Amino acid sequence: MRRQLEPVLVGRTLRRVEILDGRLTRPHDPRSVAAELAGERVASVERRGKYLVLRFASGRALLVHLRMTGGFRRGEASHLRATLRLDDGTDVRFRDVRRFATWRLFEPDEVDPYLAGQNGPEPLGTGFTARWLAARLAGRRAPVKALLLDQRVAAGVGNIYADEALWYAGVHPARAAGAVGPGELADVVRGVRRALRLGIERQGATLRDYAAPNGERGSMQDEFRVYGRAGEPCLRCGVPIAKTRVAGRGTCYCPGCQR
DNA sequence: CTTTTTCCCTGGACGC
DNA sequence: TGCGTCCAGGGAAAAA
Repeated sequence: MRRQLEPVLVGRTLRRVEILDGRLTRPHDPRSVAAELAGERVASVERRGKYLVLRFASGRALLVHLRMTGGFRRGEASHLRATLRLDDGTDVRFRDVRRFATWRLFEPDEVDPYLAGQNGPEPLGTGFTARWLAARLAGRRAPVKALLLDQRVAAGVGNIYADEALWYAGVHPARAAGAVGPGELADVVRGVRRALRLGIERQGATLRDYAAPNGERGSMQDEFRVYGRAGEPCLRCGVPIAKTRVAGRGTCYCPGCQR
């Protein structure tokens, strides 16, 4: 989404911002956020963990969190929650079926400290290593999957990618985090990277109606090894994929080859 | 302190 | 067909 938004938004000035869903800017007043955004010129479109970061020439930044069903679209959209009207006449629409998404406007000196506090290392960057995981997981009795879902441990990893990553690594999602050995942690690092790289390559998974800003659907769902495959044979060992609940989330894994 | 549970929200799937 | 219930999941908040 960031990659498609970048050429559309960078260099453009927000002429008018319309926020239709008052929950979007919680806890702030949607009218004042819309008024503050109008006139801002987009300097860059970045991503940090699960946050989309629209940085403005003023130094301010809008942090957009899509949660489950949020997304930008060019062209018409159902479940419309906000519209950005640009100085070149185009409209960029924001839709969100379940209304979990958030928009929050930050002052110049506040945005980076906030992002740093919310997010650990980027899994596709250099800071996400077996050594880092070992430090963060040491002594923890919570399931390893729960730690992978902690954004301060691995920025951007969500439920589906955690399951996929642990399948690649051959590690059982309910294992006590502190009991996962150093060799396995290296496998987990590789698994997380592999799952996320594949997801980006395939432009995400379209489970219901997710689409990129240009309307194209993702194809990551065709690459799932465990997610949504409960009862089907494991692609590595043939044992039926199991589904359970770990860290409060639906969790798919292979009882045969994830230990 | 760590870990687990609840809640927010909508709509699709499913049972009766 | 219509209604009730469950499930999906990110993360804040509350509970344990």
